[in-house]
Amino acid sequence: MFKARRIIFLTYSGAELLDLIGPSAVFSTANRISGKALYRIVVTSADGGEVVHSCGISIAALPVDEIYPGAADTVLVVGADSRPLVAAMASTALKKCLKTAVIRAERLGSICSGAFVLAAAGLLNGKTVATHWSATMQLSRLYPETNCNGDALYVNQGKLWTSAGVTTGIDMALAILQSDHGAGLKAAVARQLVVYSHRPGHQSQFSDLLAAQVKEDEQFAGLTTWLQQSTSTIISVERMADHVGMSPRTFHRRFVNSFGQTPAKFYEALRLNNAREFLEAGMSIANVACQVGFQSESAFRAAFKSHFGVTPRLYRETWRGR
DNA sequence: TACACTGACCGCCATA
DNA sequence: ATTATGGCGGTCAGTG
Repeated sequence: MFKARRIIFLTYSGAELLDLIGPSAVFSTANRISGKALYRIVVTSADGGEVVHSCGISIAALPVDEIYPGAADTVLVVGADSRPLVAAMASTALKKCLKTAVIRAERLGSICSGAFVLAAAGLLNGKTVATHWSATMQLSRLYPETNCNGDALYVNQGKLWTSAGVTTGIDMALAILQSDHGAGLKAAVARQLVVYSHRPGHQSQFSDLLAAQVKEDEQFAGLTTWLQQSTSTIISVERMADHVGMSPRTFHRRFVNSFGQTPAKFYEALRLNNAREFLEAGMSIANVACQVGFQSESAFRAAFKSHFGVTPRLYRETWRGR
């Protein structure tokens, strides 16, 4: 029987709420997609109670001295503007928790300027960290023992994880998720979150994500290139399995494991993605349907609508010639 | 609308 | 004992 990992956020008055919410979305989405309680989110502050964040929204937090970080815990400090940050850096309760975490927890880390709190607790000496680009100079000056990487989205060094700007907390959370539960679940969560955040009707993020996935998995590298090149003819899952020399059942299982989606769905996504380009070039719907391997225009229309949320006609009118 | 057909998916189970 | 594999068959959705 597995035990849920705890993700413990250390927050404080005036902190950046997005630093907390973004990574939380990754972990809670992982729970939902996997259908298991893989992670439990815990919010804690020096004194507990309602914590008012920089945007004015308050969150209920547990007192930090009721939290005993252990082997299944990840402790993350959120960032803030300079004034609330300085107050957090002075908090002995927060520092005490972090010092316990560095010994006992599975991981500890920071989002954005939360790295300053880690540094104040003396935990970043000799470490390489990522922090917000505007704060790297300041961090180097205050803590010369700490090496700041101004380019990285996030940095992982042993059990220490640090991330740059607010939204890179999401990238870091995805990387943590991958190290815990593999690339498949990570990809599924990333896709889910991207789909929610993209502008309706345009999904360039989606194709970037596909490209990234393809690069990541050498086992299927040849296959995905082949599929990408043959989107106008229909390739059955059985033929894909044959192409990589696996039985259909094993192929299906391994594919889902690596990509977080079934082979047929992945292939359909590739074809629909190509369809976007034809539509942007102004090609007729019937022609596009044929070009990307759909038997009929109506089948294509239905698949496109269900995948992107808009009809191909509306998509073409919106994005043609851009 | 009813129907048969097909491919994809996935749980299950024997086996390596 | 544990894990990956691969075949079987039931269910489902899409198609003509």
